[in-house]
Amino acid sequence: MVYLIMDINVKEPFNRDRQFALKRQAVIRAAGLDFCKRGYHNTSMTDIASNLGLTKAALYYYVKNKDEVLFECHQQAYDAMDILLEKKLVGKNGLEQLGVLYCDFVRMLTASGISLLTDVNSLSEGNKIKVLKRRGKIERKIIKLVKQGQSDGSIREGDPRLHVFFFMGALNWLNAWYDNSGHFKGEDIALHFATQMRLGIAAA
Amino acid sequence: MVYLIMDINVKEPFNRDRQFALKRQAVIRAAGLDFCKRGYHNTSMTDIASNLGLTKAALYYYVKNKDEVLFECHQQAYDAMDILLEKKLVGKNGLEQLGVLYCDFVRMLTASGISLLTDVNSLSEGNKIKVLKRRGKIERKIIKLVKQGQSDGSIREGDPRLHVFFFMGALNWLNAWYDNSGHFKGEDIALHFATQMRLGIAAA
DNA sequence: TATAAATTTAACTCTTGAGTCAAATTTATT
DNA sequence: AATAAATTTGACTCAAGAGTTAAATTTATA
Repeated sequence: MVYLIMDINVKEPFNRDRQFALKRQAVIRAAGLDFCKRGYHNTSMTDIASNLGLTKAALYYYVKNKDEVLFECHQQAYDAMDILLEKKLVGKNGLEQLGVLYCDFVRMLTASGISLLTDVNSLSEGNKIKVLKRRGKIERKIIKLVKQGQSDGSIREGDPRLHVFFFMGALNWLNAWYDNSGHFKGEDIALHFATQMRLGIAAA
Repeated sequence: MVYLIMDINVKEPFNRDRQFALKRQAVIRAAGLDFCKRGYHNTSMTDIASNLGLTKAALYYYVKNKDEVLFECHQQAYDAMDILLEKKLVGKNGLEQLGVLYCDFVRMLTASGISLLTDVNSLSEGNKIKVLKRRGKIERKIIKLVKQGQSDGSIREGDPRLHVFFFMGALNWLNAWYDNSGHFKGEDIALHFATQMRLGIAAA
């Protein structure tokens, strides 16, 4: 059972399309949590619906098919990451920028209910390509940051891609074990992980 | 298409049971690679069989069902990890021991054809419990090593579990992107990752 | 060459879950 | 109160893939 946050407390006049879009996003976020917890193929559309307190038919009122749901889950995550990537930090070296970014990533993943799904192979061919392209774009931006840090002397030498693959693994693995109601608080993980990430690549 | 290494070059007299067991292990390792590449649910038993140059019927000559295959994949990985965990390194501090272990883990995963699968939720309830228990045992041993390092002053303070979750993420993520015939050589990754892991938790 | 093991062929059963649909009903907006 | 949107009900189709089987055939061992 998931409670959806809707237009409550919003002064503006009702906008049906907006209302619809909001609920749709909420539906997809909830589905993302299900996929994360049990896996895409172990979660039926009926499961998703009933976790939302809905019927399968009602679920299909918001989405075209299951593939679209998985695709939109990925989009949500990458949208959120893109926003964090845009934050320009002037006067900071590569390592510092990366540290802030990484911390923000963990905060976002633990707080927003957005999941960073790894099951790309379950997507239809077309959507898979789109998702991999987008992931690649983000990855390249992060690699660029690492290179920048190597130029300004804040990050030690070594293949920048391997630097990145290493700490992005921690991020992907996070979704597998992190539990909202568990022992670890999101903010603590964010600080801890950012530190460990920084120390792993910092110049001597 | 996967080529199986069998009893070739073995002098000892033929042992049918042994031969059978060897092929069975090879079959499971190959299935593990398939699961890793395309995901458990996106790989049919027919796929596995035909990648081995076999028929579905022949595959079922070696395994009981698909659940057993996935379970045995996990077992293979944990068997290999257990062996590496047994290696006793006298005269080394916690950090050094962990560094060697981690390096060995990466070597094993890139060289042996054994995959560290993450799809635990697709297992039957009984096998899932067994796998999680075993994973927990291994995790606890690694956490113990970290604590030891904190006691002997080689590893910095901080929640040992978070220390471990971080760098074990890199290990799990490895299987998602590593490609035998790709640009990165297993040994290079092993050295790089072990260094990054060590620096992330080393005492100042 | 005799024998047992390994594998093929090809057809079959069963279950699960995605996706559809139309008519009825409830809920919210104006 | 009138209207349109949101949701339910319940039954339905369809495809994919797991797992089975028995008889025939190939392959290796001794």
